[in-house]
Amino acid sequence: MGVTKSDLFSATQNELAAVAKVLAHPARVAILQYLLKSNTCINGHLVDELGLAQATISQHLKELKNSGIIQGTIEGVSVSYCINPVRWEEIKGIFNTLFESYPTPNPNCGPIC
Amino acid sequence: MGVTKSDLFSATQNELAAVAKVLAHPARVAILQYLLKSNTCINGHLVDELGLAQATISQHLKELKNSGIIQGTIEGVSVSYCINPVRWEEIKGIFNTLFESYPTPNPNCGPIC
DNA sequence: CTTATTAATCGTAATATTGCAATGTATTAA
DNA sequence: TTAATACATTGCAATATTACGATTAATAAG
Repeated sequence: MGVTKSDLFSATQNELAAVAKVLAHPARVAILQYLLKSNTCINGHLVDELGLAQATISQHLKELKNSGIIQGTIEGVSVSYCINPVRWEEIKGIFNTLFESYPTPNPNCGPIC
Repeated sequence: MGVTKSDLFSATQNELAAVAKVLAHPARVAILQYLLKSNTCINGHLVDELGLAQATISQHLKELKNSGIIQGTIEGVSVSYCINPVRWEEIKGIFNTLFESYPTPNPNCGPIC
C-alpha cells in the first residue's frame, strides 16, 4: 500500500530507516557533501551546483532540516545552511552500531559464503 | 515526478543513495539485524519474526539481495540467507567515507551552529 | 512605496514503494 | 504420482516521493 507498518519494528530500527531514507537521494547526498566541503552554503548556490529547480532543492533542504542533519540561519535575504555537528555524530553512531556488528563467516550458508 | 535525475550526480553519490535506500525501511533493517545476530536465516523464520506477509518479506529479501548485502543458497526446500561480508565491508566504507568528513564549526553560520 | 532578490510553500503530474492475496515453481515426503 | 512445504512472482490498491511552475513571504535596494 505504500505505507510502512512501523509499529511492527523497534524504535531503533525505525530511526535507522528514517535516517537512511534522508540519505537515500543523490541530491541530498550532494547537498551534504557540498556543506561538508564548503562548511557553509546558501540555497541559491546549490541551484547552480546541482542543476535542479529552486523549489526542488528547497524541498530536499527541508527534509535534511527535518531530520536534524542540517540547520539554517537567515542571513539577510538568503539562508545559510550548515551541518549540525551533534546530530551528525549521533547519526554516525547509529550507522556505526549497525556496521560494527560484523558477521563471522558461516559454514551453514553454502560455498558462496 | 517521482523519478530521480541520477544523471545530475556522481557515481559515488548515486551509489551511496542507492545503498541508503535499501536501508531505508525498518523491515529490511530488522532482517539485517536478525541475520547479523543469528548469522543464518530462512525466509519462514522471518515471517514469524516480523509479522509481515510472506510475499512482503520475500520482496524485501529480494531488494537486499539485489544490492548485494545478502546472499542466499537453496537449502533443500528452504533458502538460507546470510550477509555478504565483502559487500558489507564495502558499504561500511562508503558510509564511513561520508561520516569521516566531519565539519569544523563555522562562525558564519550564526549562534546555533 | 516600488522593485529586486532569495527562498519557502502550494498544487499537480509522473513515478516509486509498500503490502498482500493469489498463483507459480521447485523440492521433499509418502 | 500425489500431496505438502517453502519461497518467488504477479497483479493490484493505497500511499509516498520527486520534480517543477507558480505563488507567496520576507528582506534589501532604489
